[in-house]
Amino acid sequence: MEFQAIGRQSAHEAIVEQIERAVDDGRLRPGDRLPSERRLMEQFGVSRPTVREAMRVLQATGVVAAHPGDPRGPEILAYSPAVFEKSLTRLAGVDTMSRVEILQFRIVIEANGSLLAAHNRTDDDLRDIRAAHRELRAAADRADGGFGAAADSFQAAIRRASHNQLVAVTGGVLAGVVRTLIDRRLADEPDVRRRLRASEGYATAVLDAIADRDGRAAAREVTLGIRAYYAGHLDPDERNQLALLAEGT
Amino acid sequence: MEFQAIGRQSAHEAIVEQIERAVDDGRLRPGDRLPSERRLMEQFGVSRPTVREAMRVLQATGVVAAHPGDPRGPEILAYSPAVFEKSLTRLAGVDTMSRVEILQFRIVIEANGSLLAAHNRTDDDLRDIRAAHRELRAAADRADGGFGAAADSFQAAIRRASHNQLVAVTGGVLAGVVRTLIDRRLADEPDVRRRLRASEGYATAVLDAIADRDGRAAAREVTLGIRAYYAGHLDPDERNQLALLAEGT
DNA sequence: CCGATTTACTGGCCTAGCCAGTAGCACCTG
DNA sequence: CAGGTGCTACTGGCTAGGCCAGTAAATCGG
Repeated sequence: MEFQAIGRQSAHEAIVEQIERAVDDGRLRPGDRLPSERRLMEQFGVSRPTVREAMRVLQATGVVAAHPGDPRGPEILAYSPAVFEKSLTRLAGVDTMSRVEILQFRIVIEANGSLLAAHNRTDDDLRDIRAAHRELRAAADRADGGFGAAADSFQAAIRRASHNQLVAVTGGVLAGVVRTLIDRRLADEPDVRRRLRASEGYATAVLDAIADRDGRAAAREVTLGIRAYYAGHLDPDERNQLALLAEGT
Repeated sequence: MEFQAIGRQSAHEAIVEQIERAVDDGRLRPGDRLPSERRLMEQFGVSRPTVREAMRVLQATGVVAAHPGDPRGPEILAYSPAVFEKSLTRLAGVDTMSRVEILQFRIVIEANGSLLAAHNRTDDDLRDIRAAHRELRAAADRADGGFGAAADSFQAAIRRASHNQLVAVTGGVLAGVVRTLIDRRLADEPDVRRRLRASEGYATAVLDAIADRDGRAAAREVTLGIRAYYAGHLDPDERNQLALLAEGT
């Protein structure tokens, strides 16, 4: 005979669960408004601090937003990757997590995103990618601080063109993670200029591959580009770990 | 002249931020205890409901746990993927998200996880994978409901062997997402038995590839296995989208 | 020395309020 | 009649003070 632990549930958790369930079921849709706190306390039969605690966790998880003063009450939010981003950032920041693991993951996502983009891109997508690429070249010529931002929006345009939202969002979040957890800690190198030029070269190759709908080439160039970018900061073992992923391309 | 919106911060948010920062900086480590609510309200100069609201969001984000009655106070938690899991599940549940996008993402993660596993596995890892594979075969022979669970732990063993925590955790979460968002909605087919046998075949091929340290083959068999498993439920366009990822393997 | 009892404290919850701020209405004015 | 303006009734944010069931650890009795 097996018993299972009963999940004692506090009052605010019960409220959170009911509202989350209503959102998941579609009974509450983005833009809809919840009753005010005072009305909710009547409906749930609890005190105001308790419904406020429930609202706090719903706010923290990005489900609702409070609008002080607005008689229409709290708003049901559309999905936003903010919470996903934060939790992935936290996961990547676990102290047993190595740089290589993060970079490997990034390569996997971006390479396959580019592969999909090469096949799924529309002409509009290609136009956007081209525009971002022009920006990138201009930034590389100026050699000011704008290159990072230009590279970001170039990569973002490609991710969008993959027409896979999971890949696109995860890639975007990862770009942010890499920026805060890795790039920021890299010592500035003297030959920034050369690295910029190299990055621009890979970007151009990726663009061409996507234009030609050559997924394999796109994935390869992305992989090589990322590896080259960080190669100077990695020891041989780490470089080798990144090289593994190139297998079969 | 440009002004930017000031980020008004409520009292409880300020508390959350201070504690989160302390955790991120390592000044607060897992297992450490926070002062009790009453003491915190003195330290922060706010009322108890306010510190309680802060605790609620820290609990919701998996940073701390409350221990009613314990004089040592709330506990700082070690990282757990629970929040990540929930947010990824929510992302995958967005109503513009198609089955194909989820399956594509899953293939990307699992295939590359297997590729890494083929190279990074230790002998212990291989032993674990072999044990899980034996379970899988036994379950396939019995043809009872246990096959799904056995397949899960086989895949989990492989993910662990990748020695990439990001890949392992994300893959695990995705397996759960696929289970709840896709598998559950598939009509039970009459030829379950045949599908089981086919899955077992791919699993065996993956195992052999990992044993041989043949990353490319491991990735290929995983990809084929997942595609075969869902092929019967997909239309040609969808099948084609999954086939894209096989390019270059 | 060990087990039972006490004690001091924990977090969970409640009632009863004050406050700054907003949305939308009724109201004026041009 | 159109458009700006002030008012009002509400919103959420926060405070104060208190009760309760429960727990960890110290204290006490054997």
